[in-house]
Amino acid sequence: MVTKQELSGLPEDADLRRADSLAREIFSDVANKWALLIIEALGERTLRFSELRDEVEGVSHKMLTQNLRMLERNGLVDRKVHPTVPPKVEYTLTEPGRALRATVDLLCGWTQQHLGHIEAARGRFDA
Amino acid sequence: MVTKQELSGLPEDADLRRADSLAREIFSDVANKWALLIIEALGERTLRFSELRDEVEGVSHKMLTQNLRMLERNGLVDRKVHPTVPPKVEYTLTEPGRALRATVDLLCGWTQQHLGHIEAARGRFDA
DNA sequence: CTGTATCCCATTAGATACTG
DNA sequence: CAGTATCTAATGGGATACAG
Repeated sequence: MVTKQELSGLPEDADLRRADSLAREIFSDVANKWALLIIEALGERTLRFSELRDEVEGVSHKMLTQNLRMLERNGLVDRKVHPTVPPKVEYTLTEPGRALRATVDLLCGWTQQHLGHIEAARGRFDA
Repeated sequence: MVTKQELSGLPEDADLRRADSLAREIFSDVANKWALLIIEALGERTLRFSELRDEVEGVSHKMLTQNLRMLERNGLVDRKVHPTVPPKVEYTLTEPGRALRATVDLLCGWTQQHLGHIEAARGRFDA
């Protein structure tokens, strides 16, 4: 088999680095509080903008739109605009979004499971 | 069975809310780029401060100490100081830390798996 | 209702310097 | 080597106002 490397005469490192920096970018996008809470709130449901705002406690109008745009851009949520008046916009997790949600669920589970341990550790540390 | 609620005459909601806000706090601590990258870098190994700084690409001295303190406070990493000169400090994941790492691994796996899909989605969105 | 833009304050994070 | 402190630039994020 003829590899890309043999054809180009250059090492494949450039590709690997590109993939790496992309992965880093995605990781930064996704590993943030609001993004994860939004994904968790969506779950299997379809929610409107205002419903999401109510559902994700403490999120501001601005952070919600900002993160929704980011999630949409990365293809993790689907944004469906109903051309009515007043407007109605619905958000749903895409397949990759749902896959991500599965891991977020685990993170939430982990948090619940270790609440006690962590609270105790904090008490010790703060002393 | 006699519940806490019957004894106190107050609803248990207060307890639930406390646990909830604690969970939120932990979630915010943990759902951040550097914390997750540090946990991932540690893995099963024990690393020194300087080794971690090399391992976690792009992390600054300051962010590393800050996040390590936070992780230590939450009982997710163990900090072992060797009273030598020059000093030598080693960091290791605790049991809860390793459990968390398992979920971080999944997140990393998810990222790798969906790199292509996400890159494509971005291309479409940016157009 | 949803979304964009602006103003503005709070927080974050890098760089640098200094200590044990 | 590891850690703290300080200064500063950049970013984050809330409040508000306005448009479609």
